[in-house]
Parts: sequence; C-alpha cells; structure tokens
Amino acid sequence: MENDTQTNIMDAAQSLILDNGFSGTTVDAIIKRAGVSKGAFFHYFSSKADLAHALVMRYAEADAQHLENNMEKAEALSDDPLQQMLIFVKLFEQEMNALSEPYPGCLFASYLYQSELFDEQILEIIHRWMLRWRGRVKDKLEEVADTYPPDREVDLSSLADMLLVTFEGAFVLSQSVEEPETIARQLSHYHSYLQLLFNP
Amino acid sequence: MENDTQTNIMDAAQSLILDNGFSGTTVDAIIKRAGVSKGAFFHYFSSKADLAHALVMRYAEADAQHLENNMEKAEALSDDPLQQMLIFVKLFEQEMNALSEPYPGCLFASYLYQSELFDEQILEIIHRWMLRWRGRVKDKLEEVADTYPPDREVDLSSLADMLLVTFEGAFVLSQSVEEPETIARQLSHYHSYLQLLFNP
DNA sequence: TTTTAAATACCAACTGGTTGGTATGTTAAT
DNA sequence: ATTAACATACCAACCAGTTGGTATTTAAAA
Repeated sequence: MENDTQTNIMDAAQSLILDNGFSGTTVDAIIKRAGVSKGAFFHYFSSKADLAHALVMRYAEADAQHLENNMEKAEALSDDPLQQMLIFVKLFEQEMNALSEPYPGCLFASYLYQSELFDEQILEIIHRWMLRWRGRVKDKLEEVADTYPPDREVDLSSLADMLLVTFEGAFVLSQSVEEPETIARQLSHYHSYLQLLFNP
Repeated sequence: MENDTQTNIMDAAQSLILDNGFSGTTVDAIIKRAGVSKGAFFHYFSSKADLAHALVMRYAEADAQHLENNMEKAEALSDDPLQQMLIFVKLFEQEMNALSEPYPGCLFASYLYQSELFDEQILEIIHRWMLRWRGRVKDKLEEVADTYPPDREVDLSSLADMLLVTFEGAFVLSQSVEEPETIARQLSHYHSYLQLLFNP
C-alpha cells in the first residue's frame, strides 16, 4: 500500500463529484464519505482546487492507458485495419455491457459543465485528452480508409470524434433512462456505421 | 412585455447555470447579471430550487415546440418518410451551423451532472422530455423502415436515441474543441448513417 | 542498541467570508 | 387603502481553509 488515505479521499471525491458536480460537493461530504478528518484532507491537498487537479491528472492517465490497452488488444486480434477498428469498438461495447448500475459518467464532462470554475491548466488537460482520443482513433481510421476507400467522402477527424461523442452522449442519456444496455447499444450503432461506410 | 423582470432573471440564471452548473451559480451572481435586487428575485421565486423548477419547465416547453416545428417543416417539404427524416436532421444541422460562439449546451444535461441535488419532480420532467424525443423520432423511423426495409436488423428505439446522444455528446465536445462546425458535423454523420441504413 | 531529533500522518475545534433566505421598508398603481 | 413590485439591510447556517495539537514512523547520533 503506497498511500491509502490519499487514494481513499480521491475515490470518495470522484464519486461524489460525478453525482453532484464539483461545487455541489463539499469538503465535509468528501471526508465523511472517506472516513477521514479535515486535517487529513488538507494534509494531502492544499485546497479543494488542488484536489480537482489531482483527480483530473489521475483520470487522464488511467483513460489513456485504457485507450492504449484496447487498441493493442484489437491490433493483436487481426491484421486488417477495419477489423482492428471494429474490434476496438466492440471491446468498449462489451465493457459497457458488463457493468451494472449505477451507470458511469465522465469526470471531464462533469468538469466541463462547470467549466468557468476551473483554471486554464485543468481545461488544457481535458483538451489534450480529447485530442489524444481523436488522434489515436483517426490514425486507425486512416489506415482503414486506405485499405477500403469509401464510396462517399468521409471526414475522418469528425468520424474519430464521433466515438467520444457517442460515449459522452450515451452517459447523459443513461443518467435518465434506466436501461442498462443504453450505452452499449449506442456504441453498436457506431460499429454499424463504420461497417456501412467502409464495406463494399 | 408580459413579465420583463421575471424573464430577465430566468435568462440570466440559465446562462450562468450553463457555464457554472446549478450549485456553482449563486443567487447574488444571478441578480447582478440580471441587474435586479434580491427582493425582486425572491418576489418572483420562493427559493433557488423554485427557480430551477421554473427553468426546467420553460426549457422543456420551448424544446418540445422546437422539435414539433422542425418535424412539421420536414413533413411539409416531402411526402417520403426517409426524406422527411433526413430533412428533419438537416434542419438541426443548419441551425447548429448558423450559430456562433459561445457554443450552446443543454440545460437538462447540466442538471443531470448535478442530479443528486434535484428533487424527483425535476428529474421526472427531464425523463419525460427524453421519452418525448425518442417517441417522436421513433415514430418517424418506423414509417421509414416500413417504406424502406433495411438489409440488417435495426433497433429503432436506440436509433432514435442516437439523435439525442449526438446532440449531447457534441455539446460536451464543443466545450473543449474550438471548432464551430463540430456539432453540425456530428449531426451530418447521423444523417449519413440513416442514408446508409435505409437506402438500397 | 538505545536515545534523540525531526519529519510525517493525522485529528477536531475554530474562523472568517459566503450563501440562501428574511425582515422591513418604499413607491406606484388600482 | 390595499396590493403588487420592487429595494436594502440584515441574519443564521454553511463553507473552505487554519490552527494548534498528538501519535507514529524515520533517521541519525550516542
């Protein structure tokens, strides 16, 4: 165990922020959920904003890892770019299908809905995270388009964005419609769209 | 002018809430932006929560009207269900292309990112709003599927949801990527997907 | 190996500014 | 003269952050 208490505080804070937003989450609520004192909180974080910063860093790192893992998994399972891309999407689809209530949300989206409250540094991290997604997916889509030139013209940047859009939009929807398959079904439409675009 | 001050307060509150979230928006900030006194605020709204309720009602009503307008416009321009549906999407696409910074957001989404803070009544209104979208779009998609039976099996409920998902996801993305066409481009992909699904 | 000094990891009472909300007006129309 | 439409001064609860402490671990000196 490296630093149990700190991680404990961050976990408690993240789940509260996903439910109530950043400014809807008080430090008192965080320490209560984490079962630590106020002294402990301000021992590890110099301010509430500092916590926000630490959370965004951790989330970005974990997500980048996740993205890379799934891409490598997909590339190991096929040599064909289109198949790789389709498997890549299917992996997320399966993950989303596997999890149960409560439905997940995106920490970054919950930050962006309070964007005025955060400094440029945090917004910059979120921005780079988006560009990383777009870049990684777009690279793969370019391979696909080279191998299977589509009939109609396709803007690969926005097609890459569409995967993130699908996630974020489905997260919002799943907050209100109580159907566990919601997110996976939306990913499945993205999957179908890619097939229709690039298949003969 | 029916009730200038009240509308003024609601407009100020809505734009602040879209930027900072509900709990990130103080009553003092609202009355400052609206240029009214605290007495005026609590004359028209019994509490901050009451304001939230009024906002959600107004937003739901305006959006329902908007949805109906675009559907009727589309139905007036063609007799073919697929064309109607494609025009319907194109109308939103044009609207999104027409507007300039700052990019819009969805009041309901900003509420859902603070969902724990709101009572069941407000959440219920948001839920009904989603079901209305799904219902209205799904009805049209059923006409389309009857006229042009698709090759593959298509789940029309989630395909209807996909339009809302596209909006909500694109709103999130547009908060961080500074490209005005982002939202319209995503809608354009939905447009293409429908064409590919239902065209011979 | 024991003693000692210093840093770390907490705790819980407290503080001062902020917040949603109220009390007590004033003004103008009906 | 009553009511609607505000304005201003104020309050109590709440909030992020501070203070002054203690227990425990680490490190180095004796």
